[in-house]
Amino acid sequence: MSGKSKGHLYHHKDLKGTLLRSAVDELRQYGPTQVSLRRIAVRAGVSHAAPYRHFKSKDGLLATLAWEGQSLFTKSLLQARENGDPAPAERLMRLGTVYLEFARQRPEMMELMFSETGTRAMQAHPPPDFEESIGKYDSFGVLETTVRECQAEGTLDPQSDSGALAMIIWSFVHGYAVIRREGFTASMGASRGYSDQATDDMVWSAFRRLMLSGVHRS
Amino acid sequence: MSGKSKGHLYHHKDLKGTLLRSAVDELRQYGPTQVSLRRIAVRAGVSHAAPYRHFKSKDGLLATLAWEGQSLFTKSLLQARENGDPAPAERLMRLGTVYLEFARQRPEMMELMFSETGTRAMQAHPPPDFEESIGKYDSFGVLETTVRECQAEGTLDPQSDSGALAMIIWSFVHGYAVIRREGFTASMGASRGYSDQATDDMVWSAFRRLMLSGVHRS
DNA sequence: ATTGAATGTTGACAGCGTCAACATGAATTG
DNA sequence: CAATTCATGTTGACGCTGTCAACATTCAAT
Repeated sequence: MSGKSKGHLYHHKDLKGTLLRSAVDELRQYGPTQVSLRRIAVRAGVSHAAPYRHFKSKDGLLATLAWEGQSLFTKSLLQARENGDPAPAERLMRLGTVYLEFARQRPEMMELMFSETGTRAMQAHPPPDFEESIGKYDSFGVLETTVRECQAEGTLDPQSDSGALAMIIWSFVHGYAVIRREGFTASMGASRGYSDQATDDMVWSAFRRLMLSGVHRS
Repeated sequence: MSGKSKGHLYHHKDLKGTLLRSAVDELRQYGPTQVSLRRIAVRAGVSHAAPYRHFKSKDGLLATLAWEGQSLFTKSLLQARENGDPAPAERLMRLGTVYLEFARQRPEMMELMFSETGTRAMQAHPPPDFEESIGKYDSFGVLETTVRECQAEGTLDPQSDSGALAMIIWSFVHGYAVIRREGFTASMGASRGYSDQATDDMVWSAFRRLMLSGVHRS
């Protein structure tokens, strides 16, 4: 096989998938705001307008990718939850682990999913099966369920609203991710020497202590 | 005075300021990712290339605006802190109030300052007086100082690292702001009925309880 | 074999950020 | 006061972008 012969220029075998994969590369290289649809097409080896046979627009393509990420993320969370059916507190920890793992292995996906670009695209282009199977994309729901289980067990403060607690965790995790992404330079005192692995551990353990401490109170 | 006569086309009195003000309008209307420099120029009543006499690039203009926001925000925080020299815990509460107020009164500024677009622009174009007066832009530093005071007083857990606690608060606040901005639709269960004033209060008070509860532990 | 739909290409359009060349007006000279 | 210089505006161009219409090619069904 001396180099895959180009063959038929028309009817690329799986252009849709190829385009999505090219988009991932593009995202990794340029980030959500600087993505170029034409470059994605070039990457996939097709002409600049070819994507329009498979996606309604650039935003449509990005939305497809972002929703795919949400689905994958949710699936990972659910999977971690039910593996060996551990205690609620342990489940909660596992969700955190899954988040970190996902962010490490697919940083561009994560960034897209929670970027302004990504969230706007998703709102404008919901997936076709959104109505019938919302659970498939409801990563927050998984967290909230687990929080409720922890409250029942007594690991988390039962007096607090489960939704509120889940939002606090969710907010913290994503807010911290943003901070980390920025390299912590922008506003909050650049040269303080933060922002390495040790800091992550410190912040994370402090947050853990905080969440759990609520139980023993009043 | 029958309509302000256009007068001298050249040598606009304060074009730089006018452009920045136009940029705010543009931001309010289109958001950080969709801002157009040419439209900003049109808004200001000048030709499309005029901004380049006052800013190095589009990013430069946005960076100027974002840094101005940081400075204003930091100033507000400092001001709230020292008004009447209240107890540390009260100071911390006031910082929260200032944040909410700032976000309410200048949403487009806030969004720019913490958007991907804004933070990148800021990193690429630091303000001229950044070296000599970092404190002017160090809003996070204000928070951390206050946290340390609270720890000394016993309002916050003295055993935790002050930087870690500050980051937790910071992360939560900004993460929650992002969630609110999205309308809470994207991934986390759209139709759950959250995301109104009542939710804000609930989440905020739960977070408060959490932070303060750490003190009485162990 | 012919037709029709699916899927690719090409060329065009307006809008974008940016830069070079030019115009104008105000301040600084003699 | 006249000439010059410089800051600051305009105009036109460039290559890039997303998008669409028109055309080409291949596959599937009649």
